Amino acid sequence: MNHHTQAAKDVEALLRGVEEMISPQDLEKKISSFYREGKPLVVKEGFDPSAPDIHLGHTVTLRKLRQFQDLGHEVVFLIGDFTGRIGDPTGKKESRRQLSEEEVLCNARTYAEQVNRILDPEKTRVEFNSSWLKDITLADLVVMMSHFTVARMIEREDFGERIKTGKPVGLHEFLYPVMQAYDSVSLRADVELGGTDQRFNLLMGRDMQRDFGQEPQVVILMPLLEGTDGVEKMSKSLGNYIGVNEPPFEVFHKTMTVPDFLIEKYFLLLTDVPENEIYKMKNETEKGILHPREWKKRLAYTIVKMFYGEDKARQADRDFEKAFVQSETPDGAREVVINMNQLEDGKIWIVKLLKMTGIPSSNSEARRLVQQGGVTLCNQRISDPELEVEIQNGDSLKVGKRGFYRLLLVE
RNA sequence: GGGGAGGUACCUAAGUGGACAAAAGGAGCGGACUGUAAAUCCGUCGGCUUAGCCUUCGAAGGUUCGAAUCCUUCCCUCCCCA
Repeated sequence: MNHHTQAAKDVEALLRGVEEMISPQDLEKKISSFYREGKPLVVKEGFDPSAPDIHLGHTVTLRKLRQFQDLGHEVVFLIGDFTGRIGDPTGKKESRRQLSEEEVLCNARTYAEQVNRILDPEKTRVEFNSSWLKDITLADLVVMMSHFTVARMIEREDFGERIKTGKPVGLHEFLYPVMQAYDSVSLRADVELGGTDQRFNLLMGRDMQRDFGQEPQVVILMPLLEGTDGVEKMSKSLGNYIGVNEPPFEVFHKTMTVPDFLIEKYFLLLTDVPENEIYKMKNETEKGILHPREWKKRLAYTIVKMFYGEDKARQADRDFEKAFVQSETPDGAREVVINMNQLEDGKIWIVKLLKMTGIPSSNSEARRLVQQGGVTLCNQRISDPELEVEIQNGDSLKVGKRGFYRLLLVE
C-alpha cells in the first residue's frame, strides 16, 4: 500500500465519532508526509490543572489521542498551569484561586496516573505551558493580540451570549484564546484536539501559526459527552460524571443510569465496538428484538471491561443484578470502616454512621435521608433519625437508591 | 468622567419594617412506579443530637422593641452617554 492510500485509511479511521475536522484533507497531507519522512505528528490537547479527576467525558478526546499514538504519532499532554492560574473564560464567575507550584505538580501527577489508563505513556510527552508563557513580554503580547480583532472575539458564542444577557466578560478572558493559540505555536502542533466548545480557541491556534509562518494545525472537535443526567456536559461539578477511578460496580451502575437515547453515542465515543455492530444493536432495539436494558448492559459491561478487564466486568454485571433485581448487597459494595471505639455498647448513632459513607453533606441531610425512608440497614428500613443502631462486622447498609455499603469493624 | 438600573439560597427570581430560614420555578435529594433510565405523582431542599436553638439576603457600621426591607460608607455588575 502506498503512502497515499495508507494516509487516507488512517484519516478515515480517525474520523470515527468526530464532530468536525478542519480539515480532513490537511490531515491526510500531514499523515502522508509522516509516512514519507517518518517524522511523527505532534498531536496536542490542553488540560486544566485544577481538576485532576478524569471521567468518561475526558476520555472521548483522550481515546482519540490514543488512536494517533497507535498510528505512530506523538501526543503532547499539555497542562495549562499558566492559563489555569488566571481563570477560565468558559467559566462562571468564581475567580480562580491561584494554584501553588506544588499543587500543580501534584495535580499533574494525579492526572498522569489516570490518563495512562488510556494513553500510551511511552508516546506521551507532558508539557506545562508556563514554561513558555511565563517569559512572554508585554511587547510580545501586544504583537500577538494585534492579530485578532474584538469583533472576532465577541462573535464567539459564549462571549456573545454573556454580553447579550448582561453577564460580565473580563478583559483577561480575551487572553485565553491567545495564549492557547500560542501554545500551538510553541509546540509546533500538527493537530489539536478538543470538544466542540473549543472550536474558537483551536481555530485561533491555526491563525496564529500561520502568522508565525507555520503550517496550521488540524483541528479535531469531538462531541461533548452528556453526563448521566443526559442533559449537561459531563463534569465533576455537576455530579453527573463517571470517573475512570471509580470501582467497577459504580462504573457499571452509573452507566446503567444513563438515559437510553445516549447508548449509541456512548458506544461510539467510549468503546471500540465497530460502528456497524453498534447500528445493528440499535436496529434490533428499535425493532424490539433487543431490550434497551440489555443493550445498555452491554455498554456498561464493555466500559468496565476496558478499565478493569473481563473478570471484573462480569462481576460488576452480576453485582448489578444482585443489587437491583434481587435487592441484595452487591459484592462490590464500598466498605465503610468503623473503629470499635466509635461504638458505645456496640451501637452507633445512625446519623453518624451515614456521615461515614460520605453521602450526606451534613447531619441535617442525613436526618432527612432517614426520615424519608432512604436508609436500610441489614434489610431493615430505618426511619428514626435519633436511633442508635447496633451494628456488626459485615452488615450491609443501603443509602438512597444507589449507595451500597458494607460495614467493616476494626479495632 | 456623567446619567440610570441592580447585587436575595446551587441557578432563575419574588419579597421594600414584624406572620421571613425567606414565595414561585428549575436543578438536586428521598419515596412510589419502572427496566436502571425517561415520564408521572408525593415529599424534601441553611446548620445544629432539631417540639427548640444558631447563622443567612454583596460588605461593614447605624436607626429601631424588631431590618432582606430604612440611613451611612464601601465593594461589585450591567446599560446609555463621553
